[in-house]
Amino acid sequence: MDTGGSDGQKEKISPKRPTIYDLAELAGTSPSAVSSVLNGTWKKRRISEKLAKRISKIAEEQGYAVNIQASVLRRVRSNIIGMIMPKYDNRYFGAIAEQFEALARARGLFPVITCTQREPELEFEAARELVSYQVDCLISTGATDPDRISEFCAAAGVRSINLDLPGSKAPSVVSDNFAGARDLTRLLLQRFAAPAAEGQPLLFIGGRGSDHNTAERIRGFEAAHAEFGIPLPPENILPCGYAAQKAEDALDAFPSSLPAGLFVNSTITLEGVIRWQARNPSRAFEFGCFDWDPFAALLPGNVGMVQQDVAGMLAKVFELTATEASPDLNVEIPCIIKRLGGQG
Amino acid sequence: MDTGGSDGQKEKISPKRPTIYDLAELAGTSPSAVSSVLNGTWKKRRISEKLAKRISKIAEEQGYAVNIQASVLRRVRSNIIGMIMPKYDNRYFGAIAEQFEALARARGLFPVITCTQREPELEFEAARELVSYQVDCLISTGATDPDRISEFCAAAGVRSINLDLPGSKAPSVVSDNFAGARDLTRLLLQRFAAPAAEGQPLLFIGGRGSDHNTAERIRGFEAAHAEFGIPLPPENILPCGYAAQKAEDALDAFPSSLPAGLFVNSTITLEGVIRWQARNPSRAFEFGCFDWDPFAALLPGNVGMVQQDVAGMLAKVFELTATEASPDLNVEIPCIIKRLGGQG
DNA sequence: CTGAAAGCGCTTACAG
DNA sequence: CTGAAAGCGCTTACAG
Repeated sequence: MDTGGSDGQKEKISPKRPTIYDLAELAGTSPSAVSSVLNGTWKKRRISEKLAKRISKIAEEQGYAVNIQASVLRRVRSNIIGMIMPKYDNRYFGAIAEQFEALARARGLFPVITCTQREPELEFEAARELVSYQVDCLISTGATDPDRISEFCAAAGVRSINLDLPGSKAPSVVSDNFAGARDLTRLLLQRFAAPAAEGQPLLFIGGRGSDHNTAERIRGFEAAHAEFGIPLPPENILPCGYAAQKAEDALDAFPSSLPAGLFVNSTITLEGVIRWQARNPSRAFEFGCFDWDPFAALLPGNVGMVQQDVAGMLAKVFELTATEASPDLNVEIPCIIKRLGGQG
Repeated sequence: MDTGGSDGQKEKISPKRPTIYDLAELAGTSPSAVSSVLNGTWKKRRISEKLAKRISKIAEEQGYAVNIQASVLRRVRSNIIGMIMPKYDNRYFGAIAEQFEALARARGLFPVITCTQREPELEFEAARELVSYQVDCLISTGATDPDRISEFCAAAGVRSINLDLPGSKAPSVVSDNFAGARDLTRLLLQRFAAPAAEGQPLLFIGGRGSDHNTAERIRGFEAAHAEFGIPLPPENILPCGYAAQKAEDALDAFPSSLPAGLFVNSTITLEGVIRWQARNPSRAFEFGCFDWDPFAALLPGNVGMVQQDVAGMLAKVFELTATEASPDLNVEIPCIIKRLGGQG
C-alpha cells in the first residue's frame, strides 16, 4: 500500500481473494447463506430476496469469483467435460474444438480440451490428467488407442465416448467414411466418363491402411469403381501416411503414368500432392479430397471435397453423454459432399 | 458385483475412486506417506525406498489418479495456466493453441484454453471462469477488451499477459505489424516496378481501423508507398471488417478500376477476395496477404504472405510469466515474410 | 524414517 | 427465513 516504497520487497503482495467467509462477514450473515445465494440455491433455502440482493452486491463489489476447485471437491458432479484431440491446426479439428466448447457451455458444462499430437503416450497421459481434473465425461477424438483410455475411464467411474475414430469399449460417433468416399469417388469417375479417360481407375493416396477411417474410405473407393465396372489395380491404392512429404515421395515412386483423377485422403496429404504437381506441371490431373478446407476448395483441379458433419457428430456425442449407451454402439454420421469446379 | 443381476437398477454403480486413505490402508501406512510418495516429495521426507515402491505399486494397481481439485485447493499455486482466444479454426490461432499447450506442459503447467468468438461478454465471462479455476496466469489472445480482463485478474491476484493484441494494463506481446506490413507492401510494389504498372498505388483491404493491428499495418502500408514515392489516395484503404462477405461487398463498391496489387489483411478476408475474383475473371490482379495459410500460399496471384512468429511470441509470453513485468511493456516480435510466385 | 492433525473454500443435510 | 457443523481429498508444517 506504500506507493513510495523502495525497499527490497521482491514480490507484489498478492491480494488475497475474498471467500464466502469474507463476504458473510461484510454482509453480517453466515457463509451458508452466502454460498446458497451465489450458487443459485437460495430460493430453495427460502432466503429473503433482500439478503440475496445485499450479498450479490457485496460479491460484485469485492470482485468475488467462486473457487471452483473447492466447489467441485464438495459436489458430486464436476460439470467438467473433457476432450482430447490430435491437432488443432486444421479446419476439421479446429471446427470440432470450437463447436464442442460452444455446445458444452450451452449445457452449463465447462469444456477442457487438450491436444495430443497423435502420440499414444501423450494421449493416455492427457486422459489421466483430465480424469484427475474430475471430468464427468471424456471424449476421445481421433485417438490412436481409444480402448485403453475407455478402460482407464471406466475404472475411474468416468464415462467416455469416442469421436472420429471408433473403439470397442465405449460408444463411438464417426463419419460414414464408406459412403463419403464412395460418393466422392463417383464424382471423380463421372468426371472422367468422357471418351478419352473412360474406364480409367483413380489413384487413392494418403492415410494409414491400419486406421479404421482409411480402411473404410478405401472400401468406398473400391465400391464406386465396381459400380462403374472399372477394374482397380492394387497399386492404385497408396495409404502412404498422413504427412505431406510422404505423398510427394509416393507420387515420385509411382511406377506407371499417373491416373487422370486422384482421391486425396486428407488436406495434409493434399499439400504434398499440390507441391508434387508444381514440380510436374506437365502431368495434368484432377482430384477430390476427403475433408474440407476453404482455400483448398479454391485450388484449380479440385473436383470435390467431403466435409464431415461436425455439428451432427457433436450433437450425437452430447446426446450420448446424457444416456447410458452400450460400448458397442457405433453411430455413423453422413458426410456432406461439396462439388467443385475441377479443371486443373 | 452380481453379474447376473436383472433387477430394476437404473444407474451403474460408479466405482468410487480410490483416495490416499484407501491406498494407505492397503499399504499399511499413513495417508501422509502416500501423499508424499505420489507427489514426489518423499525423498525430502526421507521415506524409505521400499515403502515408496510398495505405495507406487498399489497406486498403479488401483488405477489411482490424484484428485487435482483437492490438491490445488490445498496448494498455494495451481500450476494451471489459462488462455482465451477468439477462434480455433484458422491456422494462426490453431498454431498458437497447439504450441501454447506444448510449452505449458514442458514447464509442468496444465494449460486450459477457451475460445470466445470475438464476443466481448463471452471473453470476460471466460476470463472470470478461468480465474475461478484458480489459474496462476491468464493469457488474453486477440482480446477485444484486454484491459477489462487485466483489471479483473489484478483484483483477483492473477497475473495476466496480452498476446496478439496489446493492452495497457498488462504486459503485451504482439507481432511487429508495422514492419511486416511494410515489407509485404514493398514486395508487392517491387512486383509492379515494371513500366506498365509503375507508380500505381496498391489497395489495402480487410480488418478494422479501430483495432491496433490493422492500424499498424496501414501505417506500414503507407510507409512503403512513401518510400517508393507513390501517392496513396485515401480510398485505397478499405478496413471493411474481417468477414469474407464484407470484402466482396467492398470490392463490388470500389469506384474506379481495381489496382493491380492488393494488400489483403487476413486469410478470412482473402476468402472473400478470391470469391470476388472468381466472379470477375477479367480483372487481373496479384495480392499479398497478412497471415499464413499453406493452401492460400498455393493460390495463383499470391505474391507473398506474412507469417507471424508464433513460436517467438509464445517463448516471450512464457518468459514474462516468470518475471514481474511492467504493464506498459509491449514486446514486438518480427514477422516472417514468405515470398511466393504470384502470377494471377 | 513416519504419522496425527489442521486447514484449503466450498456445499448441504440438519436443526432450528 | 437462517446458521452451525461436517466433510470433500488433499498437503504440509510439526512432532516425534
